[in-house]
Amino acid sequence: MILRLSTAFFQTLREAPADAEATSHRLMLRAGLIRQVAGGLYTYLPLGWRIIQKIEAIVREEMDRSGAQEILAPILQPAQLWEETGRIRAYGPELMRLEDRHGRAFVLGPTHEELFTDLVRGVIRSYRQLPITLYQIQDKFRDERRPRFGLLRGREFIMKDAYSFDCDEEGMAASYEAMYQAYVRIFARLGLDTRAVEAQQGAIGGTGGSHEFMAIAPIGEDEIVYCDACDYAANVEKAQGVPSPLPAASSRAETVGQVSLPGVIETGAQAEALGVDRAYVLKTLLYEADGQPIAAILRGDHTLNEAKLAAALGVAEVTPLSEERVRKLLPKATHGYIGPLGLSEQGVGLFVEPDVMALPYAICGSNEEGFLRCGLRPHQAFADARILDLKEVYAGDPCPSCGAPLAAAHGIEVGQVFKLGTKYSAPMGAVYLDEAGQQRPLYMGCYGIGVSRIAAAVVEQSHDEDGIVWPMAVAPAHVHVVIVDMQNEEQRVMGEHLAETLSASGYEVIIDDRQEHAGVKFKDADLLGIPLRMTVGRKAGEGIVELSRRRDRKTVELKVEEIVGIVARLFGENS
RNA sequence: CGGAAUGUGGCGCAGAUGGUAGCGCGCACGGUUCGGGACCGUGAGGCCCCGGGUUCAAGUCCCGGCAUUCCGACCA
Repeated sequence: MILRLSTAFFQTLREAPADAEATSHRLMLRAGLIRQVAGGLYTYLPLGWRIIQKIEAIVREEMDRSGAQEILAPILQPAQLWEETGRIRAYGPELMRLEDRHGRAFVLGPTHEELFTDLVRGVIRSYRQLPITLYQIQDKFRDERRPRFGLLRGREFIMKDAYSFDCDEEGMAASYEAMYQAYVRIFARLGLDTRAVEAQQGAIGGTGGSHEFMAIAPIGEDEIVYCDACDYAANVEKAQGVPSPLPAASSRAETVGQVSLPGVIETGAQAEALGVDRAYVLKTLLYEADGQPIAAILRGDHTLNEAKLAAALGVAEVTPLSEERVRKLLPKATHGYIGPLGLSEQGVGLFVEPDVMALPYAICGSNEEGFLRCGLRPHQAFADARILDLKEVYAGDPCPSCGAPLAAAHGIEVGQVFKLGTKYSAPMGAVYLDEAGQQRPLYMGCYGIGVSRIAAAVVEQSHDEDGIVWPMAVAPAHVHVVIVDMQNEEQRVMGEHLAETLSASGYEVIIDDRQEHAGVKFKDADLLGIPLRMTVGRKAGEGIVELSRRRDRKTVELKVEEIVGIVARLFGENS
């Protein structure tokens, strides 16, 4: 393959558009790989599309190797399928909905569990046909509340999604393991620094367990904690809290009664004013889950993790209770003085963090402006409440599996695998007959990889001040031949010859045959980040070209005849 | 969804008190250059986001939309 820049649909930008913030977004725009169409929507230009295809090829190879079979389903799906599982409501506002001319409801698939389950239930009859794993690589739609960071969070994006179907839990676990291993191979081949972490099941659901594959990068929107002493690693949305030590209390917290503390709203300030440890001042957070008011109760020194609360309740998300509803519920309370007492009588579900139950007594809001209540006995007050691990886990907290301090990092979620169990097969009636002739629901798993996001994640992990540094595996080409002076016949001929030779040997070549100054060509080459650059310049007459490696700028002069051998060697090193 | 900022040639920006739009880069043509974003000259290119309004006159002031971006959406 030879791509000529003189005729390519290709343009670099000297300056990135002012509203591009993320490094990968800026560099991909500047390098002429993508163009924005609207918020969260991008067109992949020829070189950008090559990158996507490289990623897809690796994903496809490893999927096929694992035994999965590729299909292609429609993006547009009848909403009715989503009614069957109830996800039409549960998925929330991120689901793109639309109607056809007859007023029939459709959705643009953000994921395809229903579609694939529907497909398989129409085909699979017997355990003899199982197990089976199907996948596709296709556009997905999510009506993001805030698309951002270029390809990292778009409204339309490319995803590989796979679904496994097994007879039972053990089969499902084996399919899951096979996919997990395929993912490990995929991210290794892509050259991404990735870490698998325990994850929340979220809107996809299921109960069997889930792992996310996180590309480590500061811009990552997910926070993970991991243990260097053992192999524990989890998204903070999932990270298990361990009991915190009990700080020394004061009699102030123990003595039953009201205390007036007007204008002190925050638990830290309240604790200080009362001379007690902050742990003893409870925070009562009012939320709404599926329209129902609920209260989360934590120690003052702890932070609520909303994702844990939502997961425990089995809803997609929880939102803070609106001010109007709070006023209706607790007319006399204001900001800072909300407490748990009397809430359950009003139908508010109470969810209490275990560390709260460990407190012998505590201080909480009185539900009346300006007053706190002291001497609350959690084990009595919350006798009927649900006890839930709700607190945020931070770097330095003890590892739940070995106790060593946890480390934290930001990650870009590039893949996730789920054990779904019968979450979709049961409501949708996807069943098979076992050896005994018994009808049983299929056990499913689902497995996603964010193909377009990976391109951006690679750039986030691999760039310098001059531009992108593509790993060989996903680079839009292997070698970038720069003809320094197009007026010079010798250089032109040699450049063309080189490109032909390399291409004939199976390498993908970009040749810069534009009528541009050397400086422009070098700058563009750096920006574009092809792993190997071959410069045909003033020594062309002596049969010498210059080979330089983008990654470390290491440069050597070579005789033309040596080129193919050297490239082969460097290619083997996965430059 | 809440808050904020910004919308002026392809990109980056400037356009005090309202007076009919400019700079740099890019683009086209000519010439000189030719190994790290060259130089000189000439030129093309703008519904100033959209819709109302005020005014003799609106890029500029007022109202309403739309779009893009950023921050937030744990201390109730």
